[in-house]
Amino acid sequence: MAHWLMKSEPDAFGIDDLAARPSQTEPWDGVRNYQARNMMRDAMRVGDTVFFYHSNTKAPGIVGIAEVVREGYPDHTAFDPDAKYYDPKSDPSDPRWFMVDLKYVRHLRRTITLTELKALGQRDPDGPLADLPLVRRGNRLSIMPVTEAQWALILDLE
DNA sequence: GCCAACGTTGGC
DNA sequence: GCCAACGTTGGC
Repeated sequence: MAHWLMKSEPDAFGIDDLAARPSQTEPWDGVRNYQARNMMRDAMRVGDTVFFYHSNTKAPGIVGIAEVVREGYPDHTAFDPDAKYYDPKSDPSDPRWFMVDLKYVRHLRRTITLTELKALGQRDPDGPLADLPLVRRGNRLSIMPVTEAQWALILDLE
């Protein structure tokens, strides 16, 4: 079972929104980045666990845990001219964009902030967190793999 | 709201 | 195929 970290802006869709959904499940649509697309299309498996990260907010950080309940399938919002992330170059017979379904698992007892993760990564340059793309300068990936060691270390911070 | 970093687009 | 221009992300 693999682990991931997925970013979302809480103003648009936060962990509380996921928890409030019917079946506490939501398709992760709107991703229009090839690296992130590839991970959803090719690598994420049912049962994988996900750190839910809040970006573009006062104290960005990991706020909860979700799990993959449906593996990569075409993101149909790309076909809809009225949708926010419509992409005319995505052909329904050869879809360009994919998504997975995520199900809410739980909130963390506290937010593990980006500041904290960065500080730990710097304090221990040989430790697991130093390699987490999230704490690297200029990182813009909205979906990234999390190693077993990173997952365990971060959960221990809770 | 600013702006650094980085991905994408399109002219050539 | 190069690379300048442009758009987006996301921390601060």
